[in-house]
Amino acid sequence: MSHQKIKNMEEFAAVSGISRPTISKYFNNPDSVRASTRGRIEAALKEFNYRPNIYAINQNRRQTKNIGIVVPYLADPFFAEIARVLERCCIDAGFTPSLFSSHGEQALEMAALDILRSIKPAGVLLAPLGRLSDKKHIEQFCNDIPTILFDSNIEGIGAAFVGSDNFSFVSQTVEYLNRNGDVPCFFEMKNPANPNANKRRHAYLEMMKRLNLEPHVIQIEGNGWQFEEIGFQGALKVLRNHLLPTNAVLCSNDRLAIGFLSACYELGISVGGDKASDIRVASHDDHPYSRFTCPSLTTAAHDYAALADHALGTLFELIESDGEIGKRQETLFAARLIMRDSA
Amino acid sequence: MSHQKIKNMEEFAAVSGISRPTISKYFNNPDSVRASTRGRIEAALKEFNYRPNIYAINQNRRQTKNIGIVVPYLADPFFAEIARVLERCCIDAGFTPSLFSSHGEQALEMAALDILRSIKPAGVLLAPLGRLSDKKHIEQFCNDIPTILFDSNIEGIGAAFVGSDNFSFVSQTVEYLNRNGDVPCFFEMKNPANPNANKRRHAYLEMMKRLNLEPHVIQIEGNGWQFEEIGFQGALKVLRNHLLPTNAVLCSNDRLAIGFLSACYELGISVGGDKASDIRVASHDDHPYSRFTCPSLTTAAHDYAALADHALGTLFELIESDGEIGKRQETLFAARLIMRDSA
DNA sequence: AGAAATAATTTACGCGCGTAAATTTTCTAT
DNA sequence: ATAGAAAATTTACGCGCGTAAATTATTTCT
Repeated sequence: MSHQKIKNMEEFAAVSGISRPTISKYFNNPDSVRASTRGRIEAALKEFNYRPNIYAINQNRRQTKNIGIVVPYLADPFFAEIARVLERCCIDAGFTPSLFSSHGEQALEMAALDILRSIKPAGVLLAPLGRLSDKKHIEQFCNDIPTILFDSNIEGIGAAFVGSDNFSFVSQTVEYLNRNGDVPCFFEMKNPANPNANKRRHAYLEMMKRLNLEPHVIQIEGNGWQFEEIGFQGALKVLRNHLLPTNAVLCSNDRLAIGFLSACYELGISVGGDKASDIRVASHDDHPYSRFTCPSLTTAAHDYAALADHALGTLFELIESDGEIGKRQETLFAARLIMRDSA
Repeated sequence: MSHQKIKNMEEFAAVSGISRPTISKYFNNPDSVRASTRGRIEAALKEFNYRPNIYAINQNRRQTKNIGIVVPYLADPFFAEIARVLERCCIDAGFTPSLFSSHGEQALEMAALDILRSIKPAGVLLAPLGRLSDKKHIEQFCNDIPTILFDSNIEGIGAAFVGSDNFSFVSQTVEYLNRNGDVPCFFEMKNPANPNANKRRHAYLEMMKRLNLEPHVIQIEGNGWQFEEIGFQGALKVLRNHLLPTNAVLCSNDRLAIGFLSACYELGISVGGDKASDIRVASHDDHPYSRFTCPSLTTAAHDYAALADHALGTLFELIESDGEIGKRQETLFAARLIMRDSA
């Protein structure tokens, strides 16, 4: 085990019998030194357990090996899950991820970007708040640091965007609901924080047009990121006042749907795809809990892995090409319909 | 706005007309310089938008201003919420939090600690995985870096522990269930990851003894952190085979309860505190979604704010006293019973 | 006003490492 | 064995800042 305490690379070079520049080279890229020296270094490393000072490294390197990840609301399991996948990919690629949550607040999103700036990351994956974002601030950030937006797009900002094909999500759920029963109406927040919500509404309207059906959009009040509560209160109001034009409801996202189902239960309204039930409910995102709602929720699932893969792949390209990636690309991933009991 | 690009503190000293050591002093503590000079510095700061290089700072300072936060599973909204509160407190105290999730894996917990080591944080708040933790590894870490454990205790490791008074949680729910109906049986995982689970079982047994009632512990199979799924499958098996000795169920935690309720729904078993319902279900943690289960879940709530406050308060003491805090203290916070519809 | 206390400046060194250039050693291929 | 290529070593400088000591300027107080 560890004999003495190694203070710096100089000392480690001494005890390992290798020159400091070679040690430095090794830590930059183990494959850049001869196999025999690599072996000697790693043997000494085992014995003395030395790790280079990360602050000294990053002060002198042109580029750090840090990657920033910013999500709008980490207490939302959807973002927790995507963050998990992204972190893993970063580590596997030899980078060090730093995770930040904006917690739904503009000030915190800006604070996260400021901290990231000071960390001088090689690149950043940013899922903006959306409507609440300070777009100027984000744009400035993107000008200085290679950044890829994900989940929530801001036109023209960032080197690329990777997100969901909202039309794919909505078209499948609308088609499914329509095929198996009543014409679906669309349940959403009046002032959604996230631009995907607007895209989903448009997709709904477009699909209804294509199917030659009359669209019904129900917009409920509420602000912030407590979507379940907002969906719950909104649903209570809609259901109590019999404002539902049809017996099929398509929620903009699963968290609203969780609230909606809770309200149905409270009011004794039965939900399900079978004939005996009062209404059918479907939604989008395949939220981790959508399997366990009562009844389980029919929804459209994201391809987390594909999204993470592509976002990080693009970011690595961007980093390696030193910011010259050409035209800003927008990549959208299709949904997978998950049929469960609620519709 | 910014005239030229300031490269370092030297240049900033030049343009602001103040010597570099004084500037350095200012950034270390703005109150340590005369009000007039502070004014001049801040004026120049506004004009030139200079920020000191964080890597150079941390290389030379004895202590960084970083605080590490490690949670076992960030996709669990309970930990996401506590992390949110902790992050906020750190920022308010002038520290920079770094958030890590072990994602339920020992290897990742160790990796997080290794990265934290390289960041040389002033202190760390660690919620260990529990059973899956490498206790030796954690102990070594705690020896080198001021660390306070929270949520999940490991005897004797870390400078202090801050967590929940599991007896307070369980005694209230047991008492409530017993008062309003059938004797409660205890529903839990056979091999829980978290030591709180064991404490809760013991608290249940102790309470039943005090009330002079016969205890019933139902232990279900399952590993990992997919508690809802584990609870769901376990409940299906228990309910289908009529293994429930009484009509009142106390789940070890809300995530298991979410699965349990989902299974009840699927099997057409009605849950609720009213006479008409088949069984009553209660649980612990006041999970963010426990309001929206069907029916809403009666549970025992944590005091997030108190826990975060006390944990960080203790950590700051520890940091300021340079690790000399005296005897290892364990602080437990009581629960607040939340009565809803499930029992 | 002058003495004492406080604050800012000047000067200088060190932190731990990246990195470049010149040189020497080791390996590979003929 | 020997030339040529590849890798390692030696030497040296710089990164941006913390910090200490000695000096000078400014403020505060009697």
